[in-house]
Amino acid sequence: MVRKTKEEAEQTRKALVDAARTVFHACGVSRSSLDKIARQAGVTRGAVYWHFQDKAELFFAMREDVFIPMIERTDAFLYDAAYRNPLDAIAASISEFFRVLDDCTVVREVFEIMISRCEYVDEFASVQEEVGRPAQEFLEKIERMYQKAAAEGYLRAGISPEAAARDTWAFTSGLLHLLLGCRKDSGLAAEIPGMIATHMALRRA
Amino acid sequence: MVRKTKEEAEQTRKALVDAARTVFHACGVSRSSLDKIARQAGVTRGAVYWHFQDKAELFFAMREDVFIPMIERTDAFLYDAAYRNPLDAIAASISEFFRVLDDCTVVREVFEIMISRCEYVDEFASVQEEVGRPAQEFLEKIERMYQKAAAEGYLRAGISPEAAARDTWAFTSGLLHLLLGCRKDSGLAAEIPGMIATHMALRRA
DNA sequence: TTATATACAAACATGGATGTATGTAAATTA
DNA sequence: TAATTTACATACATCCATGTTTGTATATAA
Repeated sequence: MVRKTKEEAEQTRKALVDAARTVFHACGVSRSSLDKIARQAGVTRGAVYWHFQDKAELFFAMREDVFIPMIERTDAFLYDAAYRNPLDAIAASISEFFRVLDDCTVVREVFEIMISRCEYVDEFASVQEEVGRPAQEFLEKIERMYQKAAAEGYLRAGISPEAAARDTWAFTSGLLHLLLGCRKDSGLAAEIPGMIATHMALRRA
Repeated sequence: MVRKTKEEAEQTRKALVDAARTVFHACGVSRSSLDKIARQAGVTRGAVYWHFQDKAELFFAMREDVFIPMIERTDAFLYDAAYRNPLDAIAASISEFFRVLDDCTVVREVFEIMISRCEYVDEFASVQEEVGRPAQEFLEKIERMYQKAAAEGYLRAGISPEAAARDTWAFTSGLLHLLLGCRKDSGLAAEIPGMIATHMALRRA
């Protein structure tokens, strides 16, 4: 069997993205040869070069598959009208982020690859910007939420919405890196809900 | 000139570590061939293999050169008896960390390499643990300081020393990654002192 | 039904990186 | 001062990854 139907071809493409994730995670991006990835997917390099221009394009495909849905999911909580108090929405959004990270292997692998198995130089330097943008947007989103919280009297006196947002921004980023950066981290994952609660409690009126 | 005096040899070693840092920072660790590094240092690969077993050993040497002094410097502030309030010592220690990071190019380059230009797999998987340990120790140190602060009535009511420590831990880690992770970060560096002050103010009694 | 484009596999060519082995002139040591 | 290390430079052998080219059976279009 050489020529495949369109569906089968699309299936091959997905198998390649899956294989790339697995191999990237096990070997690191630079040591993941296209041959390794192709074998993992049960095809040859020919298939890789047919569907993607090079390793970088495969990487980008893998990344987008989980990044965009992740942002949509967390945003849904952030903007959920069910939360009267914007601080609750912020807490829920962050909690959801780490919940998905905890019980979705695919997502966790992609984040682990991006945090500790990829070198951000040359073709991949742009990835850093693509990661930096959502982070910056997250800051702006929660800043607006904190402003709303302040206007409605939910925010503790003495702290500005901007300052609160930046503190939460750093907190979230740090939590992500501490969680995924060091393997076998003595059960940090279990502490996360409590840490988020504590963090938010500090800024409640 | 072939055979060098002991001093000159030690100078060559240092030149190699410096060159490694420069090349690692520019090309990423995996794309930094030992030939590139040797040329940058003005020698050949022969010198590299004389002084180091392989690239990993070079990497470790580069890292230790800045890591140990950094910990000593920040610890000095943390344990400085001049601070009556332990919260001030914590703030000073963190401030010092980012101050050094800001005006010492060598230190900043090493941290940037470790954060975004190295893949933590195989030989480098251990690096992750070596980085994780100081982070864990930092958590324990500030936890003790927060306990002291609580005992002396400096800590805001309603937050436990453990929870305060973990929040500060995540904050510091996040700040580091946000600062070094995304290049041209619209002057985040300038905001850091204010962010630290805000962060600490949230937990003062 | 035939022609053509598709979805790969297989073969080819190239270059770069690693590790090791060997050479060697000067610094040290005896 | 002769013998021996030292601190490299140079040469060699091997492997692996990449990109490209060619081949080909089959799905699809005309």
